[in-house]
Parts: sequence; structure tokens; C-alpha cells
Amino acid sequence: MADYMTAAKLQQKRSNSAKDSRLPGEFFARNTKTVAKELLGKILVHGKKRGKIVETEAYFGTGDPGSHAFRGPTPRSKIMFGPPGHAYVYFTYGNHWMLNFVCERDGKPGAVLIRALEPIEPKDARTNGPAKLTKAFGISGKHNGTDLTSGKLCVENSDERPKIVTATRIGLAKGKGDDLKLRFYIKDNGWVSRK
DNA sequence: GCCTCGATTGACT
DNA sequence: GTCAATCGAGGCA
Repeated sequence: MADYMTAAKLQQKRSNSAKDSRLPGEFFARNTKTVAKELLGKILVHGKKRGKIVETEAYFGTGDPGSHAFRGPTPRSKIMFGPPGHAYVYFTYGNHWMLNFVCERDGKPGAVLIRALEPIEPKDARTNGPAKLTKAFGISGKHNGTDLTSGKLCVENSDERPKIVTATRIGLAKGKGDDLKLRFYIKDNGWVSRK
């Protein structure tokens, strides 16, 4: 039945679908926690590379000691105070890049850390960790501040309704209080980074 | 201007 | 299981 569907048509279909399903800036202009949960199951796209988001963490500003924005805007963290729908990429531990998406409305700090992906293209990408996925996807400091609605780095929507598990955040020296259940991941997904 | 620490990883005992 | 690598941003004197 689909054997007469030409490559061109497939290409067109894929292209339309990618265009139609790119998440709009509005998606990010909401509560950080909500965005973190809803990003699960969505597809992170960077050029040809694609992966399903399976684990995220939410970071606020004021009142969140674990956030870079805790003490107010700095040259690095000011992007978190900026418009939503942008990438916040930062360098840590001397060798590691972290990918975040800026949330909340302009002026209010918030970001969602992408902790793990299930690779789609290439399938053997090692993306089960926040620093590993940036390396696998070729994401680095030059992507800091990238607009997710117009650049080659973006997030595609998905119909998937994953089973979401809520947990405490990982790896923080501060702000990991047990009441802060700001980590979300897809239940039973083997790519979740949790140790 | 100096000093400490980090939203991690990978290697090693 | 434990621990070192590695460098820029941020805090403080």
C-alpha cells in the first residue's frame, strides 16, 4: 500500500511533520515544572540528530539554591531571566556542557535541564546523561542563547503520553531537599541516567 | 585579584 | 564502591 509512496513524498511528509510539530515559544512560557513534565516524550532535534527526551529537571531562580539564578542574574545565568524558548548551555566540571531550555515568561528565571535522551538518530548515540547527550549531539557553548523556534536546534512535539515518575534532583550540592521533587523521567525507560 | 566550587563522568580499588 | 580530572564563573577580600 505504501509501496508507491515515493521518497519525495516521504520527504515532504517528514518535512511537514517536523515543521508543524516544532514546539512554539508559548510552550516554554509557562511554569517551569509543567514544562519539565511535558517535555518528556518530546523529540530533541539538532540538525540530523534526534532523540526522545526521557529525563528532565526543573530549575527556578529565587528560592532554589540549586539554581544558577538563585543569587540573581549574572553574565552566565542571565539567559535564564530572558525570553523562554531559548537554550541555556553552560560549562561545568572543566569538561562538561549542560543543555537547558529557558522557561517562564520574560524576566522570570526558570530552566529545564535535559538529563537524558533515548536516541533515535543515530541509534547508538550515548545520551543517557546530561553531559553525554550534549557531547553526542554536538551541543556546546556556542548554542547558549539559541532560539529553539528558529534555529537548527529545536524540540518536536509528540503524541506520546509517557508514564511520568517524579523524583528529587540529582547531583546538587545544595537545594536537593526532599520536598523539591523537580526531577521527572519516563517510567521503565532504560535511558534514564539515574544511578 | 585570588580562591573555591560545581545541575558530571569515567576510571580505578 | 570511591575518587580524581579540569576550567570557568561567581563570591568575597
